[in-house]
Amino acid sequence: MVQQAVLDRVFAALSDPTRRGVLVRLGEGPATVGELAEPTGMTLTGMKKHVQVLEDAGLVVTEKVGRTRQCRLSAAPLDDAMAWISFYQRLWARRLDGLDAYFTMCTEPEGDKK
Amino acid sequence: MVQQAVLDRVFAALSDPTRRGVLVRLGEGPATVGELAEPTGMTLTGMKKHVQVLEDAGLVVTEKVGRTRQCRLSAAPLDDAMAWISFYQRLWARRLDGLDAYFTMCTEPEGDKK
DNA sequence: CGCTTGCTGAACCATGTGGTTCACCTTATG
DNA sequence: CATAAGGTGAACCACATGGTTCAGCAAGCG
Repeated sequence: MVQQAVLDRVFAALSDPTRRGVLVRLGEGPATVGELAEPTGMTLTGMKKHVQVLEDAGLVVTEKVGRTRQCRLSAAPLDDAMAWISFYQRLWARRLDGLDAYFTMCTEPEGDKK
Repeated sequence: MVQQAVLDRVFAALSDPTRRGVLVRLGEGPATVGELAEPTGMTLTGMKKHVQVLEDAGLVVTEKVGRTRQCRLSAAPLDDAMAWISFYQRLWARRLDGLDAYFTMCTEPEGDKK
């Protein structure tokens, strides 16, 4: 079983659009902190913090190269996050089918599903 | 495409172990705020806030029943979170295969994979 | 060597988060 | 009606977050 703290950090890391953007960008290949900061208009220091969060979550690994710091993806923890969601999603699927039917039946006869 | 703000809220909601616990518990069936609070030793007010966060994320729906508030799952937004992860995960899979090989080859000849 | 470039750390600030207590409102129940 | 039970809102607290500026420090470059 995956440790709770890992899920905490991974989900928290994913909850910020800037950080999701960084992940997407790193998907195209490694980048330096400066390269990551530039398109966001953010300061280096600001981006550094985001990278730190991602690194703490295990989603990126970094390496000092000369005076730059190369960042690249390490998507393994995403498997954990994915596993959590899909495990419960599957578990709930039946329940929800049943409950949806039950509740729509006993609260109001209006079909409000998208 | 799913809106960023939705992903923000869903991932943020999932980043707290108490809230993941609530989701798991609600998977077994609807519960009142009090029933959710009891096993955590938390105050009603505290749990109410967590439920609010989950509701804002669209992960639960609540309904006032008498003097209690019934909470139940609404797992649809999980699909969005899942979709985001799995989309990029698949996109990155090849890259990472390639990059892993590349980097392990050109940084150090040590296999540091768990 | 001396200057520039890229990153880093410390300090700071505003805002959000996770939790509490207390007062109150509503709904059951005797 | 009186009282208890469940939930809600406001106020408060400590601490985390997302961002900045400013002062460095290490690596390249002329």
